[in-house]
Amino acid sequence: MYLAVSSPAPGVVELTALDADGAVATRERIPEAELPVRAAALEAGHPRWVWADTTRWYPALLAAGTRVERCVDLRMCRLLLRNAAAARDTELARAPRDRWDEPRAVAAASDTLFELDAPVPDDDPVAELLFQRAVIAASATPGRLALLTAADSVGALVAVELEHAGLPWDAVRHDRILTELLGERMPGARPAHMERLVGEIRAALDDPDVNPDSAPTLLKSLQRAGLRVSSTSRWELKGVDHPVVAPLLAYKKLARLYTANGWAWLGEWVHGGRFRPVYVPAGVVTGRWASDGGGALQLPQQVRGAVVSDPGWKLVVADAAQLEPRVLAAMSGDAAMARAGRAHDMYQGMVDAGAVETRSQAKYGMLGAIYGGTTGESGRMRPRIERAFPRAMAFVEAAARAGEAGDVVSTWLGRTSPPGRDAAYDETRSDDERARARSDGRAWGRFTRNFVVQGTAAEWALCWMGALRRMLWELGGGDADPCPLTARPHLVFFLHDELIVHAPAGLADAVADALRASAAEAGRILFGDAPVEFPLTVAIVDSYADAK
DNA sequence: ACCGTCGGCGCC
DNA sequence: AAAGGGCGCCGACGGT
Repeated sequence: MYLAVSSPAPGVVELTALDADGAVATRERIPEAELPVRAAALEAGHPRWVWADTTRWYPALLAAGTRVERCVDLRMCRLLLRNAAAARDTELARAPRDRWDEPRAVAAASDTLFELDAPVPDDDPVAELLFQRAVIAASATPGRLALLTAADSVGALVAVELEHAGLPWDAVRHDRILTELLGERMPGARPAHMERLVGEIRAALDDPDVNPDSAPTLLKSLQRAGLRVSSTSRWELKGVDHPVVAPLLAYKKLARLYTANGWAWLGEWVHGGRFRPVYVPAGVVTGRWASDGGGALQLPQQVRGAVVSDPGWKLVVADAAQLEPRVLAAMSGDAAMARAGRAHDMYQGMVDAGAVETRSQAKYGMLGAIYGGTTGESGRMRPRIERAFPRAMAFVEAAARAGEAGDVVSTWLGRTSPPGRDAAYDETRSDDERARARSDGRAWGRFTRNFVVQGTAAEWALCWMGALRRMLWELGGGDADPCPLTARPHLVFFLHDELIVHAPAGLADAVADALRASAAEAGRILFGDAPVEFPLTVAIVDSYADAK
């Protein structure tokens, strides 16, 4: 049932099997070097592995060829339970913070001061597991919190598997893309096309020394040349008629590519035909993933042509269409919005329902509702969205008001927003301070408004991944087949509402079906029979660039 | 030399 | 056209 793993001393692993009631069935200690081999045999019994940190244990198991079906990541679960409003009346709320509340300690590799200290044995994972189970059972929403802890834990498994597999990356194609867009690499200087643009910028500004990478000096130079701008940002420059604008915007575009995903990035992050970024599951307050190195979640369109499947394999790229509006429709129980979502393109569905005239109005209107936009097109659409989808709007408005009042809000499964700052606004004295306090309050309201939708969308994505991961394993032969994870169809990329599976060409169609089936399953897991659909755009391609 | 912050921009 | 949510990363820059 449960199989807890910890390290009571360096090089030693303690394995504790629990039965369904949480009673200890067996306990033994083995050398850590033997764990990968033992794990393969233990996994045959389909235990739920229990460990402090998935990143501490799972990489070595995967490297040895053992894929794990399920786990509890105790530290992730402690964090979300500690913050959860639904667990406010449990023992956890009264318990002082302890080491389970601390972020995972990273190895202090070269720090001799710490090496002199006696190594600290792991805290007992069995006690913490039983504690967390009791907290969930005593909470206001045990079913939802149990689901959320399971979802976060499966996300932790997927993140390690993504890093293990890596995203197939063709360094030669990447180099070709860079050379075509940026020009030849120049030792000690910018690439050729960028250098040429710098020349044009300097000529247009009549300023032979200006460095377009330095915003302050560039701004002064622009103003000296007569441009009425208050920043050097793209959207402000776009509205100005001056010969410097075109080369400067072109330069900015190339400079971004050069510094963020240029040759230096390629050399640092792509090895052996794979891009291996570092994912941080639930690294964002809303429960979204973050990344820590490699910039996996900001991979620009320009370089996606370098993502290429292996010979005989395909990339199956799936994108959830208008995920956040659909999640909002489901959470708020807005039947009219759910009906608009019957269309594969929900925004077109809103046009067809007569809520707005154009697709673009629908899109900006919905984004405004979810983000709290008040100006521009999204602000203008607000009354019409409100009339067409009153329950959805009331739902996000309530979240915004809660934030403004200093209350916390929670996602569908119960992830809870951080507390707002003390709302001692009335005691502030000057008009300026009161105005700033009001503005801060509204900003926090926009945050809580978005939190409930973005966070629930992240939960949907976790359920999608979890269900898909199981289906992919079965497609690859299931437990009966001893072949490792990366010899089967397997996940290679995750981007909030988008997944990429690397699959043998002959299984690509089946993978596409699995992606759709798992999306439907995610909807059922979260929202039961609510009439909200989660359609995908799926493409079977050789290169990521061909997916859209 | 190092560190934190900021402007700017990539992604959703 | 717009400017409202969440991030990470880069170079520049101002502080120590």
